[in-house]
Formats: sequence, C-alpha cells, structure tokens
Amino acid sequence: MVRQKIEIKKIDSLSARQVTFAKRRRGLFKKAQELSTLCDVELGLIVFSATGKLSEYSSSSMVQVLARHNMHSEKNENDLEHHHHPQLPLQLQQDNRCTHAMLLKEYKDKDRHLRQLKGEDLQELGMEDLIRLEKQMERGLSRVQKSKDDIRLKEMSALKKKEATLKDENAQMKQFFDQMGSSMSTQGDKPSPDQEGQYDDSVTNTCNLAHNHLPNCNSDTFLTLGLPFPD
Amino acid sequence: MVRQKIEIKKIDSLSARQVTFAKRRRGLFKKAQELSTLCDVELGLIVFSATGKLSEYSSSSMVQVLARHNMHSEKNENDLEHHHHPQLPLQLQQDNRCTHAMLLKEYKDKDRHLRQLKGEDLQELGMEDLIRLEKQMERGLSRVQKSKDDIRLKEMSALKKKEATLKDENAQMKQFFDQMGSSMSTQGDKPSPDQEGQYDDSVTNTCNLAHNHLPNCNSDTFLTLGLPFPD
DNA sequence: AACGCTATTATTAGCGT
DNA sequence: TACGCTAATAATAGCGT
Repeated sequence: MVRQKIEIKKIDSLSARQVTFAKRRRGLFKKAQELSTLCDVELGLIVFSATGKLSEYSSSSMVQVLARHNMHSEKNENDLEHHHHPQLPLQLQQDNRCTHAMLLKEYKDKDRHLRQLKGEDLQELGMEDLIRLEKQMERGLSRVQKSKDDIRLKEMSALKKKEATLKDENAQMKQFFDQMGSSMSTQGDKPSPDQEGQYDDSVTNTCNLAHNHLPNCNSDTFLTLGLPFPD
Repeated sequence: MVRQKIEIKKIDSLSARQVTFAKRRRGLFKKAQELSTLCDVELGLIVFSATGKLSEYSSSSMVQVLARHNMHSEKNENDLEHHHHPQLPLQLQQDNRCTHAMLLKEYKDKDRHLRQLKGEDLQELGMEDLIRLEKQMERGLSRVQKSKDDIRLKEMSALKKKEATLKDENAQMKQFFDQMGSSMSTQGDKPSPDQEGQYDDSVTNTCNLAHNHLPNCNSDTFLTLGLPFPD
C-alpha cells in the first residue's frame, strides 16, 4: 500500500496476483487461527489456489467442522421441506446419484441468473439481454414497492381503526366523567359499575389518576396515551 | 490495541470475547472476500459461534467448495488407503450424502431468492426484508444500466472513430475531385489510379453516382450514406 | 448488547535484490 | 521466482455512550 489503496477487483497481472495471493492467504489463515484461539470457536477455512491446490485450516479438524456444518444444513433442509415449496420439480425430489448432476446444473443456471439480477457477471451480456434484464428488474422492483405499500396501508388502516376505537372510548369516558362531575356537585360520588367494564385497565387507571373532572380532555390527548408510537 | 498488543490466547471475559468475536469475524469475512476477489480463487469459510450459530462465506457457493473439497479428500483418501489408514470412509460417504441435501437446500434458497427478485412470493416477507430486497434490486438495476451505458459508449466511440475516418476520406476525395474539376476545365479527365485504391467500394461508388463535380459536398452527407444506423 | 471513536498494532503493495 | 523492506493503509483493543 505504499502508493495508494487498491480497489478490490481481480488483479490483472498474473505474477502480482500470485504474490498477493500468497501474502493474503497467509494473513487470512493467521487471522482465522487467532479468531479460533481468542474466542474459542470452531471454524474451518478452505482455499483453492488458482492452480487448484487445496489449502485448509480448521480449529479442530476439517472433518468435524464439515460434519457440524452438514448437521446445520440438514436441519434447515428439513425446515424448508416442511414449510415451503412442496411442488418443486419432481426430478429433484427423486433420489440421489442420477439427479445429482442435473441438480447441480440447474443450480448453476439459477445461480447465474441470480447473480445477473444482482448486477454481477454482466459483461458477458449483449444489449438485448441487458434490456430484457432491466425490464425484469423494473417489474420486480415495482412489485416489491407495491408489497411495501400494501403493508404500509394495512398498518395505516389498523392504526385508523385503533384510533377510532380509542376516540369512541374517550368520548364515552368523557361523557361518564361529566355525568359523575355533575352528580358529585349535586349528590354522591359512585360511578355505575356496568359502564366501567368497557375500558381496559391502563386507560382507566391513567385517567383516574390524572383527572377528576377532566380539564381540557380532548381525544388527541387520550390517543397519545393509548398509542405508544414505536418510532 | 490501544493499550498493548494482546497475546493470542482465549479471552477470559465472556463479554469481551463476544465483542472481539463479532469484530474479528467481520474482519475475517472481509479478508476472505477480498482474497477471493483480488486473486480470483475459490474459497469457503465456516464459523460456528460460541452459541452454536453458523455463519459462512464462500466465493462461489458453499456446495461447490465442499464438493471440490470432497474430491480432494477422496483423492488423498485413496492415497491414504494405500498407506494403511482405513478409518475415514464412513465420514466421507456421509459427506457425499449430505452434500446432496445441502445442494438441494441451496438450490431452493436460490430459487426462492430468484423468485423474490422477480417480484414473486413477496407476501411472506416483512417490511425489513422488502426494503433489503428493494435496495438490492436498485443496486442491480443501476449496474445493468451502467453496463448498457458502457456498451452505448463503446458503440459511440466506434462510431466517432468511423466518422473521423470517413471525414478524412471525404476530405481527400473532395480535394481529388476539385483537382479533377479544375484539370477537366483546362485539360484531360483521368484520375490517378493509385489514389483511388484508398477508398472502399461503397463510398466510391456512391460518390461517383451522385456527384460529378460535388455540389454541397459536406462530410455529414457522406457519413449518412456510409453508415446505415440500425435504430 | 450494540455502536462509535481513536491510538495503536497488524497487514500488505510496490519495490529492490 | 521467491524473499526482504518500508511506507502506507487496514484492523482493532479498550473505552465511552
């Protein structure tokens, strides 16, 4: 880094790439080793050099790490099997060895398409492909935005409903306290128990503590008390 | 490292260990990512946190990395088999079986993600997921648009180059015809054959048919004739 | 528990040999 | 090709919030 910071993209020069690979791989293995020691965690690191040579580090043993990793994978696999798409291509459900290659192929196709939708690996595409991709992405984007809007709308309507309910309750309560106030000034102080049942505890308590004859009792104040806006 | 360099041994304090784990894991993943990008190598990193949570990075896909790793292992395994180490085959068989399950899982994951990027199956997503998805799509979209721009720019510069060439040719031709015109009015009508060899047929023919002494011969006219714009 | 800060250490890009 | 070297960037330990 004598001259300047480098940008993270494939190094053009083969020799420079090899040198950097050797240096950074050493650094990476060291960091992995330090992490596993310092934090006492299990970890595995597999690196294939450009020439295909394998080098690996693992805190315990690679077999152990991979076994554990496979357990996790299987767990997720079972969950997915249960909750999600039971209707995938039948071929994929069928057993093992013969479908493995096909599965891998389909997997790679999907992977490529996915990367393209994420804006990677575009250099191999021509203008027509790019335009088709762009259209597809715009469609997807607008659908996502529509979904967002839908959720927001649902949230809004829930809030509106809650607001209406609270306004209602507040109005009733105001009426009740007004009655109580006027009857207090002329006779006793007992509220009728059958009306009290309509209000939930928190609102009732808050109001009982705060006001005895409701000065400035408008519904917004009550709405604020009843609705703890999360943001 | 404000106070001093730390020694590489298990950190005693649980909370400090967790913090360091989070920080260093981020660093390690970043380094792994940089290495795979800079040096264009395949690499996989598997980390189990102290609480058993799995986190992984792989340059391509974990399945591919593990499959490749299994191949290497099997090769070595055969060598070892020869050298009297008969105690690993079970694990590896299990690995292969699990790799298939994992492949299926990753396939499904990719498939789901792909459909989401195409704007399908959005109903199961929450607002956070949608926002993340939207960001991703916007990034992808802008990259696709950048690729389009790049192609257009390349096309433009090719066109500009061609334009310059044609302008040059036209200028030379005009000069030639001017000379011919003036020599016709004073003497003969033969062009010198060695200059004619510089022009390609279409341009030469067009000009010969259209003009005999070049009225209004500006280079744009010639450019239009020489360049059939496709759009 | 998760973030931001910053003084320090750690890593490494570009050379030289 | 592989190994130092060193200036410069990158990571991060220990705090504070």
